[in-house]
Amino acid sequence: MMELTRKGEYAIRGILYLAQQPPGKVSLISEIAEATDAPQTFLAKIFQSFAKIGIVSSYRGTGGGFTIGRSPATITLREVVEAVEGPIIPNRCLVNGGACERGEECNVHPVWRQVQAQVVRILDGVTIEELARKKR
Amino acid sequence: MMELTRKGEYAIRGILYLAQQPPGKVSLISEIAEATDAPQTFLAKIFQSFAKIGIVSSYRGTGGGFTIGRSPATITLREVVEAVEGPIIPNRCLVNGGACERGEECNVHPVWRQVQAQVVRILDGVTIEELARKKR
DNA sequence: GTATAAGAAGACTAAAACGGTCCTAAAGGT
DNA sequence: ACCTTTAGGACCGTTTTAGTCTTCTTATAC
Repeated sequence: MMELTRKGEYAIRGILYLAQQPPGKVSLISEIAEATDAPQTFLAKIFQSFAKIGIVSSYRGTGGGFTIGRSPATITLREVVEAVEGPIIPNRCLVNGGACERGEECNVHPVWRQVQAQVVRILDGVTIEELARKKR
Repeated sequence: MMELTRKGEYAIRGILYLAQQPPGKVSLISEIAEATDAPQTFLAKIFQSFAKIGIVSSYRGTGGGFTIGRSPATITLREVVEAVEGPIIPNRCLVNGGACERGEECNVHPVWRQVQAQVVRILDGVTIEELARKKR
């Protein structure tokens, strides 16, 4: 239960690699894929999601590639994970504002809401800058 | 991300139903399935898992069925969820004691360990008795 | 302006997980 | 014996995961 998918792992490794490059350096997707040991075309999709929400910038054509889109200190782990895996929702019923038909089940809802809040809190508290810094 | 499956939902509804029955009453799986609006054969599997870890008792033959196996106050939501969904593991690498090959990734591990700890803490803190009591 | 070097976008695919069903066996009651 | 009820395993369709492949579009270099 609650497993991070491969996509999520590649996403984190990919953006950490970008965050660790010298400022201004443009990285090819092929380079990132090799460095992070991720399938290139799959990683390309992930970076498209990143580009869409602006946490990476993309440049096409010769000399193109990717750079980090914002300061790593402003990018949270939650943003990265949610960019590729969607919002953190432990129970489907939380989608429609926690309203659900079954009485018995709804007793459990506050618990899931609590779980969600805690996970979000933790992931929001970790920045890419921190993660990229610690090691090396 | 982090969604509870149908199996998990049926599991919770099913054991809550049992916990709400008068002491000593034996419930048929068909009865529980109807009451909780779950597919009977599927719910039967779930209750097999429950019986295996002793949170419900099963009796075969005429007059058989299921009863709660321990006092609802001693059964935690975590036990119920883990019985059918397996252990709560947000990142695969936590399986082998948190040891993993990739350096970059391992910075992230403490975060997942924290997530795991918080979720476990919350689910361990909720008993079936509490959930069964609140409503009705 | 044409070749070339990238990323963007969507169709497609294999394998696994989810969400069950079905059938046979085993155990207990009458 | 026969019926009732759970136990266990085989099976099966659908969805999600984890990718690949092909075709654009954009940008640079010559």
